[in-house]
Amino acid sequence: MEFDGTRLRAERLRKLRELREQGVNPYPYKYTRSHRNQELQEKYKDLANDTETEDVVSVCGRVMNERNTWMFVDLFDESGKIQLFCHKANLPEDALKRLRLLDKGDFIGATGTIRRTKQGEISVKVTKYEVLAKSLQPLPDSWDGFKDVEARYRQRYVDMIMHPSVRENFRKRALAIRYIRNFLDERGCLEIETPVLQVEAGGADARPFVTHHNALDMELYLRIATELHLKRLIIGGFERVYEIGRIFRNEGLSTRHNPEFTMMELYWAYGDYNELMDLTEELVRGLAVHLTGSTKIKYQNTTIDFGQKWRRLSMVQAIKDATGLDVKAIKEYEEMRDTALKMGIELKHEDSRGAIINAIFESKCEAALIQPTFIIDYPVEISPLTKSHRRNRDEVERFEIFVFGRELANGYSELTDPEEQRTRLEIQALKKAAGNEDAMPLDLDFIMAMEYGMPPTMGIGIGIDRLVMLLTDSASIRDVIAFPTMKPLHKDRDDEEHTHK
RNA sequence: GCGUCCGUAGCUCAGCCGGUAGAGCACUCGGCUUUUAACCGAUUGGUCGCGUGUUCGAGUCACGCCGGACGCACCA
Repeated sequence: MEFDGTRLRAERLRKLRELREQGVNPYPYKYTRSHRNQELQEKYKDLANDTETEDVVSVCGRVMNERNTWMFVDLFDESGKIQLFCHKANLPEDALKRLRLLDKGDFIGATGTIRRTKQGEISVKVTKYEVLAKSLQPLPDSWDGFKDVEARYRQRYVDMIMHPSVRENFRKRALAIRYIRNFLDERGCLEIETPVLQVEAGGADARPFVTHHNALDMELYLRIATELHLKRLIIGGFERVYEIGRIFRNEGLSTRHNPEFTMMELYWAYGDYNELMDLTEELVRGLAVHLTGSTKIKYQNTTIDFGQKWRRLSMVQAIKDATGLDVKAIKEYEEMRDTALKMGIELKHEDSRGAIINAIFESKCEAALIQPTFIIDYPVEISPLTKSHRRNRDEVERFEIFVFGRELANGYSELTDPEEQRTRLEIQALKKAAGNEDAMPLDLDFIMAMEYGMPPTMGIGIGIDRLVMLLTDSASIRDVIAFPTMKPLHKDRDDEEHTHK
């Protein structure tokens, strides 16, 4: 990050100095405006061209453009643009000269009367103005824009200044999260926060981040899911609990993965996965309408319709539809393995029968699931926290939602039998001991909690970032995370500086 | 982690087979004044991501490193 030595910055520092020499505080404390810019655009939208009013207003915001040597100024606040008209007839001599000490990027406040120019631009005919913040850094050229993707992520604030649509994504993200909270709260759910720092990270198949607690002198893990604690709350007597919180998984980065992301997990007593599918469908459909005004959305030039009843399809049936293969007819593990290998699917040595079926599904079916689809009834081996299917012991009552070929949510009838839970987690622990870093640890306290008795419960996790991606037509998860994880620049130098301290 | 591509002025980009680093915009100065990227004129601005090598000579070629985009893998 370059902070000095540039001409453009030196020029702005000179202007800053001159402002101070003239007795102007370039960083004042407060400004009281009468209107937001967009309010004025709406209030005067019917004002005829080349018409003046007596209405006095005060506006403020960031200067983004200037024409005719500061006679016309484009001022942006969060709501939008208003043009300032700074004519010499209306401004005192010193204020007129001082315009030359302004730069694009400065914040100013201005007072004047409303007029509409011949060209139809609603403007404030400025009689006085004040500097609210002098900007020292030059903004990217507004015509060419700010296209360097890396720079846009590293300096997201500049990206937001230059592209109101970037801010719009984060506004929609905030609206989405608020909508989900309202939806759940209206149905008697309670949001309760669970620990981020954990002695063992469970509840999902993922590698955790490790950190260190100094006073206890012990390693702690950042959570990879909220599941096991939210279930303890169900056991504790809450009937409907959820948490919208940050999850951390120590995995690769991609357009669909950020090491920290936001997940909504909900646990609801006395319901099963059938009821949960209905509830989830209602939530997502309502959210789509709330954010976009329609159940039909455009994502990457594909129309996705959340409106009609979503298809529900078992994993076994999905595989049969896509490949003709009936995995249920294959009983022997070796035969299953050979079949998958012949289909060109890469398998790890320790893959179980269920994991192979899932691998076939992922490689042959997922990508084609464009419209919202519930894939239901997963193999038991890959679902250690899910209740066995009421009609089939090889499967569990689990669904995942797929949209645009991507997994959006994962829900199930929760396993509530403590002895079976212990057995399932012991198998996971064996896998972990055998070197599978993604396998779950044996959380004895969780099993103890379940032994006190856990009611039938339905539970779901929804990836908020991916949901917002869909609803904002964002190709990359970085477009819906304000400050995505980036490698630092000059890593070697930074390391050296730290070791010298 | 692997593969492909990318990194040149504040921004957006040229730069051919290796031969004195360029343009537009921005900035500064002057002129003009009811614009819609205002216009006219002049000036200014560079660690060519970093390093090593080849060469009389490297933005350009080779190798290594740093950072990024996309794809694959892992996963949500």
